[in-house]
Amino acid sequence: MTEPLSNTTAAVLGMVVLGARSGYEVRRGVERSVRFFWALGPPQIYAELKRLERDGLVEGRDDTRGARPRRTYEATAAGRAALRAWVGEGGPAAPLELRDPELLRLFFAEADAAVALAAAMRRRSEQAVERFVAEIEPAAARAGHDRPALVARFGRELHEFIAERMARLEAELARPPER
Amino acid sequence: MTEPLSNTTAAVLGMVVLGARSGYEVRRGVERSVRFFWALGPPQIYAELKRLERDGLVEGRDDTRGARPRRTYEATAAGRAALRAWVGEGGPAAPLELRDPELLRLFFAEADAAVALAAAMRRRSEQAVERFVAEIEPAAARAGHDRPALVARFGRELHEFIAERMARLEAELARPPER
DNA sequence: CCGTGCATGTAAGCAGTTACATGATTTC
DNA sequence: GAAATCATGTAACTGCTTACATGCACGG
Repeated sequence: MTEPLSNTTAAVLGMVVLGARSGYEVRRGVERSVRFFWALGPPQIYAELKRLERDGLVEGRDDTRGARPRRTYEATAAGRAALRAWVGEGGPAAPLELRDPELLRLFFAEADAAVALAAAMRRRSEQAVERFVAEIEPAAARAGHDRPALVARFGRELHEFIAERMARLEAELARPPER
Repeated sequence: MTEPLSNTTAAVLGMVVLGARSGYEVRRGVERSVRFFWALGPPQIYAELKRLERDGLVEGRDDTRGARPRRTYEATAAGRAALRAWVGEGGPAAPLELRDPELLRLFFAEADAAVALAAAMRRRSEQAVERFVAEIEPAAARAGHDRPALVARFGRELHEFIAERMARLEAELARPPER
């Protein structure tokens, strides 16, 4: 109700709903999952937690240890409802945004530089696949429901596709220019 | 030389090297090509053009018509060299960044909301494919060399892949949960 | 001439990133 | 008990986006 959540706000709220308790846990959780299609820096996370608490979507409790301040959170019923509402918002699909310096380089590359760029992009995606298999998919499998696992699988498959595509491009570019 | 170019600077310089003459032409060019993996707003474009001129990488000429100010640009030899140097920079591949609100929704979706999200993502990529075929690939084909065309083809194929993957996901999610 | 769309550019504000600061906890 | 690593958070800067302002060209 009230205002619909922003995507960034929803991401933080979502992590709390899925079980993250401190800002730090949200941060770790983001790093092993959501980060691949919605990046968030620490300051954003802490700022959103404050706002969420102010709006009653999460409940905070002081949990200072010694001299180190620490605050833990738990989602409220209102918070869970707001997250569901955000997921269900209708409207046209927001655009997917891609941002890739290497693709930009390739766009402007002269013929002789292109193969190396394709190879670099292939290697990059191969490493991403490894990271999905080793870290992200296992973490997703431990989540409460199975949408995180589906999204993680999609991420891996996307990078597999890119790696394969770039390998093909390397081959095309390496072949002596036909005609 | 001096400092290596930032990606955004290089994008604008690159468009000028490829033939864009006014800020407006850069803007249009970006919209039909680079925008799909490196978005740029108007203020950035105009700001970069000023900086590029100050640094001697493009040469500007006043071309005011009546009361409307207008400035046209042309790449200098130093500019073309700087672009080549930027393309050839070694170092580890910069990461690909993806940012997608719908994928974020899917991640946090409860079971009943998931199919609709997958369908929305499929349609979105289908439309992107149409746009690539109708606008972006033809424009890329008219560029000076053929790397733009390769990148455009990759963009189309990427969205074809996503559309197909989401169609499959819809089918999986619609099937009554097995076991 | 008058409206509609194209061309050209700017102001202001928020979101996001980089980098750091510091205390607890484990390891050797 | 010193060093390394984990945990927790913040300050300061910058880039980008949203939204607008305005003039010219051309069809009717």
